[in-house]
Amino acid sequence: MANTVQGTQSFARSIGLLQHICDRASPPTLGDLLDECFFTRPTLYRLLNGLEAEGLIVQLRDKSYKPGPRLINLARSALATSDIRERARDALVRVRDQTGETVHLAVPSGDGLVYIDKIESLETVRMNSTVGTFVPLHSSGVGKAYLAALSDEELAAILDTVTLAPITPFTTIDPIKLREQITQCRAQGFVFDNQENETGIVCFGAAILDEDAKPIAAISISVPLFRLKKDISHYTAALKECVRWLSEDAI
Amino acid sequence: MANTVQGTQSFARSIGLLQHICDRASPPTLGDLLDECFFTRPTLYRLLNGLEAEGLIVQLRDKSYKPGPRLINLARSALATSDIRERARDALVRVRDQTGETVHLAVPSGDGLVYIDKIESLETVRMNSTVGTFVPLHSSGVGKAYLAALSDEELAAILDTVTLAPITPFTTIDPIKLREQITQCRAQGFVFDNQENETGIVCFGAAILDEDAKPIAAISISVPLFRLKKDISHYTAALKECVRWLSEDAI
DNA sequence: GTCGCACTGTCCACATTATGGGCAATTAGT
DNA sequence: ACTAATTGCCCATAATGTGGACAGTGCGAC
Repeated sequence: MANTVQGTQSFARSIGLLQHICDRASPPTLGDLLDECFFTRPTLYRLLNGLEAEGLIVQLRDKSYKPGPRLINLARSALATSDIRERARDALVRVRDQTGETVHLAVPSGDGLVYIDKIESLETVRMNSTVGTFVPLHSSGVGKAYLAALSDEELAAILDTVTLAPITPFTTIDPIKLREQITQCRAQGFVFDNQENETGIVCFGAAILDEDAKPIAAISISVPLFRLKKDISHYTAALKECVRWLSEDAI
Repeated sequence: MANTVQGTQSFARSIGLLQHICDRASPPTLGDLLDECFFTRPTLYRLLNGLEAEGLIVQLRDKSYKPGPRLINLARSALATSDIRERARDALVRVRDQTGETVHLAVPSGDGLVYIDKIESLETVRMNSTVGTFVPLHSSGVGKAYLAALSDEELAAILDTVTLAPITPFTTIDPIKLREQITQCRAQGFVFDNQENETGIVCFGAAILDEDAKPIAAISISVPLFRLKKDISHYTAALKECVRWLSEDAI
């Protein structure tokens, strides 16, 4: 919101509106959007027409709007050109096979991360998350792993701007505690997410670094609490080996 | 291009640029884009900054631009809110099981269609290679099926504006022949795509209609030529049953 | 049937916003 | 270190997006 690039106001408005429509549980109508967004009627109307003309949204019979299929087409390109996804695939499958649990790959996007790949657990009870899901920095294994891999300055800068919204009752909303967790995680080489993003699910996370030791992605192993093994090195060993391997062969 | 909605010029430019970047085989640099698009340097620079600020593109170390992860997040919403995808899933699996071949579901987007689901034998279904692919109207099973389900006026209007680009040596590029094919297809209840979109692959397609008998989606069965059964009713019977079932229970 | 209400869709003068010529800063190559 | 090619950035200009006010449309109540 604050980061206003000069000369792109209307574009930012349109994308903000698109995001809002995508985030809605049910397709909003023009009236809904008038209440929820701070646009005047003609402006909103024009923005919607622009989005619709581009196929980014489609208008349903009842005049409500929902995300359009062109987004799926654009996303395909994004997935296809993600070299980290390609490179990590085999290693992620290996981690899944070693641990038997679901493995996620995420990359930073905005003030959080987006899952760009998922290797499913072979067990019958699984998580119901999907590729494309946005997760906050403070309440997910991949998020905290990403934070822990940043420099102190970068970390401080982000923690100052981000609000720690409670996602579950377990979510860390105290910046001090979060910082403690991150410090601890740096020492042990992985992060632990204790049901902070989804009740009943714990995660182990670690970041993938580029040649400058900057995080470019993060992976996590998600385990249903009831199935969690006592010896967590079962998970963390596989995780650490994976990120070491992927970080080393960074171009 | 032609359909210019008033008051959205800069937005249309930005999306056009984004599409161009997504369509590129390799991430373009600012110089590349200056040659390929008709923007002045400052304009292009500003548009790129706007796209990057929104996370729709990311700038690589060598200053080139590629599609960003936010597109994947937006696409997830598009897939999640696609009721036809949800509704068709079971029926598509049935067709796959009956024929043993890959089944696609596509919806119209711009002057073509986009695959929004794919059922393949013994493959985990996720947002992978072909979901999100754009296919032209004239050179694909789903495209011709969609055309065949339109009224004569709508069909004529579209055939006047669309250029029949040759995708393979088999692609129908003669409007007269295409119209003949469509007429024939209407009579028999399905369309046949003889390697027109991919050499070595033939498709059988049919459209899914809403309560007003207007096409809202199309499905196709893709068969490698070498494996094609002599008795094509093996495919077309399953296909026709599927679309009849899906068209009937339209809300 | 027709009245009233709430909604979607549109016009047009205004000024805010995007535009692009030109130039500075940065990187790559010899 | 010097040149060449690239990226990055002002700022005057006018073209573009903005929003107040109003017209059209569909739907339910009485």
